[in-house]
Amino acid sequence: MELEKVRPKSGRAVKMTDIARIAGVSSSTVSRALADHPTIPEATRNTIQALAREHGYVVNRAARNLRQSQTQTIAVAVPLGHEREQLISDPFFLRLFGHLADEISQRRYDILLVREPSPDAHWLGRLVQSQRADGFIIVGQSDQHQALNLAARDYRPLVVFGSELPDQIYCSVGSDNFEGGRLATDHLLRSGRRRILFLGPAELPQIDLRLDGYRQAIGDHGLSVDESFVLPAHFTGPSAHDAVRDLLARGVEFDGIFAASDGIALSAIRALESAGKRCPADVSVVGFDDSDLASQSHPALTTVRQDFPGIAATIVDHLFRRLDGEGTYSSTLPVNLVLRESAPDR
Amino acid sequence: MELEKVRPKSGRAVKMTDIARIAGVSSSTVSRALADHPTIPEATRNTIQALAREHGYVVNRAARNLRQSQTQTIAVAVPLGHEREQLISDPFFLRLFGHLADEISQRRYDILLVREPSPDAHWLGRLVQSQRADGFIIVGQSDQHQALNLAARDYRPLVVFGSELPDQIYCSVGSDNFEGGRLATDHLLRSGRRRILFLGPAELPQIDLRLDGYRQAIGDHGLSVDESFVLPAHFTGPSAHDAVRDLLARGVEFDGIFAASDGIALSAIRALESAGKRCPADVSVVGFDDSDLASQSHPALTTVRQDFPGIAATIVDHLFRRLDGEGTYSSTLPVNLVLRESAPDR
DNA sequence: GCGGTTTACGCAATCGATTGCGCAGTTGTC
DNA sequence: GACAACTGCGCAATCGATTGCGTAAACCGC
Repeated sequence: MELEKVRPKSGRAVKMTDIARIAGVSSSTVSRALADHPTIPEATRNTIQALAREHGYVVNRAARNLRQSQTQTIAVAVPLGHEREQLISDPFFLRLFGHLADEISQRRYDILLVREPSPDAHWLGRLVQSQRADGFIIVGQSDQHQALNLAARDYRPLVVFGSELPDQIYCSVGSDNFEGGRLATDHLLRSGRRRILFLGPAELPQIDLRLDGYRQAIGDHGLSVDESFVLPAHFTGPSAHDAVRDLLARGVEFDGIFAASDGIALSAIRALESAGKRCPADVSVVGFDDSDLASQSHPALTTVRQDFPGIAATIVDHLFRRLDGEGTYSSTLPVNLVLRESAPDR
Repeated sequence: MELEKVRPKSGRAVKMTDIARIAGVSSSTVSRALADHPTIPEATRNTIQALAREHGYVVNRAARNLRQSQTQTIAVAVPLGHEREQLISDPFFLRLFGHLADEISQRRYDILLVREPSPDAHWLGRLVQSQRADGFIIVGQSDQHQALNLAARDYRPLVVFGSELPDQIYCSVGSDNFEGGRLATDHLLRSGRRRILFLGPAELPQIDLRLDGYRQAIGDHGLSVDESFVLPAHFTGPSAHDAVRDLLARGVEFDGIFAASDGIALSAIRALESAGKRCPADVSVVGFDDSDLASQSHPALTTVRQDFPGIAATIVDHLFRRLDGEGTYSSTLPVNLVLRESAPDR
């Protein structure tokens, strides 16, 4: 009964001119009254607002967006460059996305999630041009470095989740991946481990930095890196498990693993256990992220914690500063090592 | 250098009339050429499309949305009725959202995430009227039943994640919560447990159905429900932990717990352990959802698995059928019990 | 070579709200 | 009482693409 007003019998949606007619004013006045424009006296404003509420009138956002060239919407864009699978339901992405969404919606903006299945050099330019959002957050720096640089040349409200890379001109926010890798490896070394594997997709910029930190720590301890201990592994799928299994089958000796994610770490531990090795008795393992799994798994995972809420808050803060016309520099946020059972202190 | 074309020196975005002028045709022709309209001969079409590509032209979506009254966008809306916290970063919601987003983006639609911080009876009507999306998925049936019914009276492309309730006129999709509760409780009873707690927020419709299943199973075994064993607990926070702790402190005896979520189950297990009880030796525990945590926790959680990909696929399928003008009935998807350590078979 | 059909494309209205400018009418000042 | 300033509000242009209708040119058959 109440809703009848929202969609009158005609089936036609109530629009601004309808309210104007009923109120006996022009649509300009209605527009200004609803926007709390000060040139409309309070009495008129209240009357019109009451009328609009009563008739269930809501501003047509498509029309407003067109006229104002802005949308009160922030887009989170995901290029699916090398990952052919469905990236959106990936837990890591979702965790970051959740915090981003919280931050954005607190600022009363809506969130548009856009997935680009076939990114080329111009996908971001196209997206930006389409006027679907006022600002953009890109998750998936990976192989998009050039496309990002291209788009950032003349488009400002754009922030990228990722590492700061040498020749980048866009604004990025991410964890201190180098220090994370260094911390993790240093911890393993200090606890007496000497033959430490690196497991992860080093072709991704953020992961490559973790690998750099791994190398640094090993060097700092006066050791040298055995390149055959640097193993490629994907975040999902069996590659990490298989890599460890194969190594054990070949009789290679090692006593520590630094994995580029908690998921990879858990896969590795499972591979160790099926080969009869114990973690941490025989092999200590350190993960990365401090995902929900890390504290619940068995053994609980020693891991490098990324500050997701902080990262999301920083990304969104930078983005809104850029919307206000400010410039912002890339940020690198600190990480810290969370000690649990899989790589105890000693 | 390439991107110069995307935003010409003037700073003004390329628009359709620009392409039209360059191509020596009218904007109508450009519009139709880009839309692969058959009345435009292939040669002209190709020329115009090439020109558009070369100049980095992209259709302004705000203008198109206004003219066509459609947006190629599905909104996922979250009313934050009783939960004052930030619901979006909640893992349960994100998991469902991820699968929804995968399904929607596969259909080449964008996803708009809208959070309504202060839902009243008309929030959905307002949202629908605002023309920001072509269809709506509502997550958070909880205390919104009346608002949903109100909106569904005359708005069709709307699907709700939740249970089928007695007087509902909207289309909902959800798990068979009743059967889940029955299965979980029946399993505990069959394995010899007799004094079984229910832990969960029974004020939510979906949870209340799980409680009904719990009662049914107990009745089926010829026992009667001890109402003091039905305990309120929230999904987050310490309420589940505290409830179990208090019960143990009062010396109440029990040997089984059916928790309305995996998170609640894990809280309960932690409370048991800090009181010196063992799970499953002293108390068997069954959770709900089969979240990522369930298989990794220690002890691994016996739980009722909800088919998230299936739920998401069904929701989106129903929604698109409704967009095509079809009617759809509410769906209830099967659940199944996953046996792990926290409540073994015997 | 002529009527009729088809082809190719342009004109102008339209979607619905926003906003610069300007006009009445009122108030204020000396 | 004359002129200026201000108040309250409407006119009409505008945002940029889409689309129904119309028309000129090309084409066809006989």
